[in-house]
Amino acid sequence: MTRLKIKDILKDGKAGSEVVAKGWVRTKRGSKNVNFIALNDGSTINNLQIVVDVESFDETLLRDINTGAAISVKGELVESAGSGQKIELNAKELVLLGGADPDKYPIQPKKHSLEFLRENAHLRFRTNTFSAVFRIRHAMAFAIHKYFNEKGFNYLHTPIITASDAEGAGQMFRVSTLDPKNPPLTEDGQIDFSQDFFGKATNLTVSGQLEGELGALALGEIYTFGPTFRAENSNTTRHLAEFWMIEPEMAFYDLKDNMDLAEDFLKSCIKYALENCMEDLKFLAERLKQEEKGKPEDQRSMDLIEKLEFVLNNDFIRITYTEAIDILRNSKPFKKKKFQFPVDWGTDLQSEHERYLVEKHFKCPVILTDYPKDIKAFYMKQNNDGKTVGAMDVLFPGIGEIIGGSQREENLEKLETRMKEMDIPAEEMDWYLDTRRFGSVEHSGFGLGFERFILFVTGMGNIRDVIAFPRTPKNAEF
RNA sequence: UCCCUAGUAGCUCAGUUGGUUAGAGCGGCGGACUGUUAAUCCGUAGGUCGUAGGUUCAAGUCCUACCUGGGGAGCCA
Repeated sequence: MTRLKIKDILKDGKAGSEVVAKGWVRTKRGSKNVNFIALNDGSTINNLQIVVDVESFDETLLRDINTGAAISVKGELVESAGSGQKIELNAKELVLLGGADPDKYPIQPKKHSLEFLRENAHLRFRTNTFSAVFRIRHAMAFAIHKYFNEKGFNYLHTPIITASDAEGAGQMFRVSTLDPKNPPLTEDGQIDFSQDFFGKATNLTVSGQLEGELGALALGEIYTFGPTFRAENSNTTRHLAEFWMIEPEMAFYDLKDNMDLAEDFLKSCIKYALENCMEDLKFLAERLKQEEKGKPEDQRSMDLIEKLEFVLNNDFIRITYTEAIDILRNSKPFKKKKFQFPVDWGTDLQSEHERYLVEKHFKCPVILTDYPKDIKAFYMKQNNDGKTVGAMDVLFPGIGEIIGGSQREENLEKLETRMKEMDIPAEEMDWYLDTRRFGSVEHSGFGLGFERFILFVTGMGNIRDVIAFPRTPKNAEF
């Protein structure tokens, strides 16, 4: 008899039918005559209740079926006599597939702190919270591919090892096969990377954007979805050294088209989550509610599902950087000198300013556009005012910047001038500049931090809890 | 990297102005119980108090350094 997944048994299982279920024991409880096993196989947040008539089974077998053990159960589905579930499985055959020594198995049938589970990241998938998070993470990855596929975008695999440091997006991880103790040196004492594997210094990518632009200016619309690496010593709940990024790049799109796409894209994924992950979302929403019970009422966040629906059903506010500065300078916290950092045109907005705009002033996702050129990257489209560029950042409540994007400068001369001003070596970027030399067109793109988006959808508070094996400064376990 | 904060049983924590033998709940184990819902009830084992120094008659408690975790900031996605 083939195994059925617990998700399907709970959904379609008919009383009276015989089935085989396999999974991991969450809890076992009961009395002298009857035991109840809550069995979970990861297909759903819900457990299948296994009813075991104690007298029909070997005592030592039942003793070894404890929290964490893997078992196979053959039996008859019956309508449950208890009130917690509609259907349950009366065990006829029980097989212990893999025991779990209760003295050593760290996951107990009780609430664990996220910090403890992070140290046991290899086993935390077996908890309700993390199985829900990772099912949702999967669903969002799928929704992203589905969205772009339906829009006619091509999934482009940009390189993970790269020789360009062009974007200056951050510190890079070096990729080298040279002997770290005794590297070959050039005449002036520098490390001689011409003898390295690739014949030059190489790093892990910080962004696939520049390569993405090459694809877009031939295929029309492309997107990347892959790992990205930043060697910054960032220790926050929103940063990882290794994270996943989605970077669409579109020919013939101006900044407005770019914003329209970003908003529609985010909403489409959120809609997919609401339509396909409701049980997991409900569990996480309830968890969040319990978590926040201790907090004063005004500090509690909106119910997770209400929050997702709110974002889905409301237009994002779109304002320019200059307008945002005006709003901030007229705000209460500014006038009462509550902001820690100054608000002056030309400086980048600080977290406190972004939070004020999103969480206090508009209470809604905000797209900020047209930033001063000096605080943005060289490739952004230069506006006619000579001061700003066609950048756009999407700010989400609780997360901050979730998307950063721009229209790209398509004019070769303007781009070269800007690169000179910003000391970017044009000779190493010749391949990139070719897009502007041959058939250059207006085009745009953006980058979405996948884990930051998953933070938002799951309501989790720490980015280390939405990626399976987080890489952060001083931590590369597992 | 900076600021704040924490590290005591497998987990979550309490441990007063430094003072005798370091406690609880949960989990584990043993037992009881005719259907439980993270069951309940009774019993039981389990701890060089993050590490290294220092102050003191006396340190889980005070001081210093380091390590690790958490929160915030910067950098950004």
